Amino acid sequence: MNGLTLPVRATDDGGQMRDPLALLEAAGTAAITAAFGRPFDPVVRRSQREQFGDFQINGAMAIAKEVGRPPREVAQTIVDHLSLGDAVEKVEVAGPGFVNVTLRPSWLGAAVEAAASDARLGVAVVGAPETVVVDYSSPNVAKEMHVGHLRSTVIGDALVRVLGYLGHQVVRQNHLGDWGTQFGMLIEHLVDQGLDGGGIADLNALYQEASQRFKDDESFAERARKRVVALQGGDPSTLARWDALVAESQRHFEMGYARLGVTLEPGDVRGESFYNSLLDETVAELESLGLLRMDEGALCAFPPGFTGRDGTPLPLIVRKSDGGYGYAATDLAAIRYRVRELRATRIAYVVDARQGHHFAMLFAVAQQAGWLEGVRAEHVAFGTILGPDGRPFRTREGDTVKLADLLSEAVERAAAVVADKSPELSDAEQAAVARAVGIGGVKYFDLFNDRVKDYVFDWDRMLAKEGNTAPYLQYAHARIRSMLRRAEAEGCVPAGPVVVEHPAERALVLALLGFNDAVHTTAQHLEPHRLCTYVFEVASEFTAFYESCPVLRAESDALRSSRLLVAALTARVLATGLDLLGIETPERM
RNA sequence: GCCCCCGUAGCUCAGCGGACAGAGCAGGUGCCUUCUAAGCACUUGGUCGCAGGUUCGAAUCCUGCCGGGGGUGCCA
Repeated sequence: MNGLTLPVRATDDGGQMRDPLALLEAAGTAAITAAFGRPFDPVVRRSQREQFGDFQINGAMAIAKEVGRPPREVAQTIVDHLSLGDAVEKVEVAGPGFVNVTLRPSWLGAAVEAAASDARLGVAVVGAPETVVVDYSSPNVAKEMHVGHLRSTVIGDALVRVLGYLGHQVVRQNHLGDWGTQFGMLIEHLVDQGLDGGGIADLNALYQEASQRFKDDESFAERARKRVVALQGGDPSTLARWDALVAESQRHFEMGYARLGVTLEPGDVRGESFYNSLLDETVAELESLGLLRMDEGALCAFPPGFTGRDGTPLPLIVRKSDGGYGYAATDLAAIRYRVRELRATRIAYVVDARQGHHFAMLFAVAQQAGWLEGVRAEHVAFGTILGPDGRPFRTREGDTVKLADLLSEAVERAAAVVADKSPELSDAEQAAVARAVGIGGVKYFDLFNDRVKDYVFDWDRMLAKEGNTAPYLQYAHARIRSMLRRAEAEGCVPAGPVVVEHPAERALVLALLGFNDAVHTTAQHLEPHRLCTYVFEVASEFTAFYESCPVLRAESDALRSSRLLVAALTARVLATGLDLLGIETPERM
């Protein structure tokens, strides 16, 4: 165990720490440093069993080995040096050298009050904000968005929200596929049809027709190739159609983003074409660094450690043998631009896991070029959405599923549930709830598992009222809101001091105080499922609390005020947590 | 061939160096004159793919194997 690598957990500087984990880590580290003259990771964890208290400090066993003393003695030494004031009720050494910590109810209550009076709900802003470029969504021009774009868009947007909430400067980058040889056939086809590229109802049809003709009609294919040259050469009428095509596609994307509730805006678009003017200088720089050489007619980089089928070095092809630049050149120009112009200190590529190899090579070359000094470039990989047959998700006819159709079906299915469960709501409100539940269901289902894994698309599960789903979470939130409205009508006001007595009350409070940690670890790992797990825990603990702890009918006014405050904080944590995931929380449902 | 990812309860998955492995779904048993039952409580269910190794301690780290998926020079 390396004692020098300490967990970096941001804490607010607003006085008393409200996150028990952060508090214990700070106190644990201080105690260890004081006792042993150097810091070790105190290894603070939530206790899995009630008998072991609320938290445990597990570092003693590892430290014992380092300092050559018995583990229980080390544990006791840590306990002796712990300075936690009135935060703890009981600290004891147990087993081979565990330190079990039970927090004092009064401290927990005060911490909840502090979180409730904080606009950030106890979530600290990072001490050292980074400039984080997040590359996500990135659909292709002249194609409608389909399921293949769902994951990047949804995961990327959740990450962007989380990072922004923590005070990082986030730069969204929608790396549109707006350039490449396919535009030759598309534009040539437009010309043949007498179209200028605007107002196209069915982009997919356009693409399919063009692509069909390209395959079947050699003279068309020849003209398409010439059209590519014209486009690259900046021919005005060709460029005008290309522009129109891009603008038309963007209109479609904007509609999709609006329906999905995604924060991407037109200004975030920096498509492949944006880098055209930077390709020459990017490649020239790599050449001057001696990183490129000709191989089989192509200009390549050979980052160390990558070998192909036959064991020979594997190239990253920067310039193709036909003289044109490939996607690697664009990606290299983009990484350079993001570091130099956007001043990124962290770059996250929310892209399909299947491109892992490409990104590994890309980062390796960028590293060799010296572009990643002090910059973390990460491939935020995600798995494939599968159909019931275990193959990539498609329609019964074998076509890709259009995102617009998928979202429509989600809302329709949700609407049926709403009509069944909440007939008392107005039509307009039912429709709004159906949208929130349907879209939220799709998004949450995409977020709640470890992103690198594939998952099987399943309508029934993502819209299920029970279990770890968006509807369950939204419902939990809505019932709290309902209760709070009633409290207000009855003139009851949430107020401290917060009583932490009942086991369910205590469990809920501990969950609420974990918000800071949940958001920070999500940002560190760029894994939204961690936040999902957290939000579900809060909702579960709340419903348990709700069953066993009367709020409005609490046995005393003081208890009622206290529980109202806990409930109000719960609603805000749920709403904020879900909002960070990009999911709406209706007031009633 | 080589590289990457995955293999945990019937199903879908958390956990990824710490005390007897957790949750949801499905199954079983209860709970609506009481704050929204789109809910809750209790319960059945596991050689953590297999075999070695490191460690006081391994589902978690290392090695090898088995099974599944993906990638592997001019598409992105």
